[in-house]
Amino acid sequence: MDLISYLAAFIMNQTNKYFLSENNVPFQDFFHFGMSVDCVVFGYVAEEIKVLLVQRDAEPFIHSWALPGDLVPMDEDLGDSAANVLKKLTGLQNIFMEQFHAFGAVERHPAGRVATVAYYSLVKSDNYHPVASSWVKETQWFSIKDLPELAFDHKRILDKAISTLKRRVKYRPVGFELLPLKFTLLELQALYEALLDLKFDKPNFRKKILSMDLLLQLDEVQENVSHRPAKLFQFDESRYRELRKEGFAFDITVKAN
Amino acid sequence: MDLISYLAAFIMNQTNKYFLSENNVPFQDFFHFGMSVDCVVFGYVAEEIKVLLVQRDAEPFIHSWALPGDLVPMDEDLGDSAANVLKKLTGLQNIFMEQFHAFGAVERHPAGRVATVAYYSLVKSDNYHPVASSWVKETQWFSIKDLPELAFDHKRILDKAISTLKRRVKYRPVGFELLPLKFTLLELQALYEALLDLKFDKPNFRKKILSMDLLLQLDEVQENVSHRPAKLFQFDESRYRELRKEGFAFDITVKAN
DNA sequence: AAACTTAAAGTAAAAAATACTATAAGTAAT
DNA sequence: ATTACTTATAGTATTTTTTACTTTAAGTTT
Repeated sequence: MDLISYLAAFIMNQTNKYFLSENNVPFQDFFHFGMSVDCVVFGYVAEEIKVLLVQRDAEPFIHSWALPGDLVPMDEDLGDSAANVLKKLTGLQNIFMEQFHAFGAVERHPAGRVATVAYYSLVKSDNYHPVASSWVKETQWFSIKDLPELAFDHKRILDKAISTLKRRVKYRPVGFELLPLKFTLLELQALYEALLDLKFDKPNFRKKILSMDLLLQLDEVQENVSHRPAKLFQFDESRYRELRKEGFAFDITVKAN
Repeated sequence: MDLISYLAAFIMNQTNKYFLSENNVPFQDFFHFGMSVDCVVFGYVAEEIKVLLVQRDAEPFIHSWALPGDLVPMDEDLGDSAANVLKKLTGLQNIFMEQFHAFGAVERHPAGRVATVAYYSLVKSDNYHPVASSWVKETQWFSIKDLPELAFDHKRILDKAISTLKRRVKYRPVGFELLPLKFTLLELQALYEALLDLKFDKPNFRKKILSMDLLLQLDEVQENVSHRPAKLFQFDESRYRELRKEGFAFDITVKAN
């Protein structure tokens, strides 16, 4: 055993406050994980579901596309860290993020043992304009049907995010978060068709969604369209919260065409 | 700066392979997390939903009840670790576990920065008989309606597990994993009533579940009951997989009584 | 003014869910 | 053995919801 290893072991043992584990591994030997957070930000542009990716300008995987994410500082809560990282790398803030899975394979990060916790969020993409900063060279929205190679195990993370989204979208009114504040019923239908990869009957979709009593009909109509303009609607968040208390379960399922 | 601190810093820097972060924090300074896994094992005994807890026989929180869980060794995958920990502490093995949430508040563990990934599973409790070992003094099934004080933030973790279970049970046929292999329709109904805190109409529940074509009727009936014995059924796993491919969505919702 | 496009309302038929009632098949008590 | 009792299981009429369409409305473009 060389001097440096010896000293390292000595120092570790000084901080070994509580107990030794089963096989006499010093307690501190469990404390060499890095933690990271990765953010899957979904948007909806031109009738397609998009995801926000960043191009790395640092090793490892320099120049590769990746999910916005980074190591978590030792003094930061996990959820806070997700918001901070997204802001640092892309400038986006005030975005509601929901955790969906942790990934912790031993070899998933080349620089050491890093477990990552992944978050997803849905944004109205015309309200948010990402700008690359920190170690990010560029940001870009990619269609989830046409993705580049991704760094680390980010392909797996993104796949899990997509399947989670597709499952949840059926039973929670999350779709509205992707649309602009004011939308037509046909836009809503097109979004759900893109999300679920299905086609619905127009009159029936319309009837179903209106019967839920979740939409506020505005005194406005579409403009600059070359046909009869459609009425504009808005999602009624407070009404939804009320209905939920009464046991209402959102369900968008209509038989596909 | 004393000698030990100096040497510690020197050693850390030797392992600083890749880069320095934004604010010149050495890379290795991000690598002092501990990771743990915690298991929420649900069972169903005497018409009640139960959870398996262990009594700690080690600091911190010695003598407290807790979820079975422990620190993850540096060379073990997260999912493997959950299975190994459960086996080490309670002897239970070959249990399907599903991750549901990671918890990473800065102060959640008194011995250092520990993020935990929580898993839940549903077991046929008469097939599994937990036995305390390692630092566990005792194991016990507790009704989720009558829980003791729990160590760490395990109350929060368990609450999250319960709400996740109650949500999922409506749309996935997970309930069957709690029942014995062979069960009557009334037992199934009682289970769902316990899970969802509702009462269903017997003939209608029966009709609904049978119309799904997910149950295999056996050539057996109940024994040792002092009334007309009910037929026994079995969940048809392979049939469920087939139906899912065709887009079938399990939904147990029947109007409550 | 006619042709065209999409919006939106309506409607008949089918299917599913609900609220019951009736009957069957066993055990236990008389 | 008969009767009472318990739970299982089948059945059914009514209501509600979903589906597959058709019709009408309201605008734009030629």
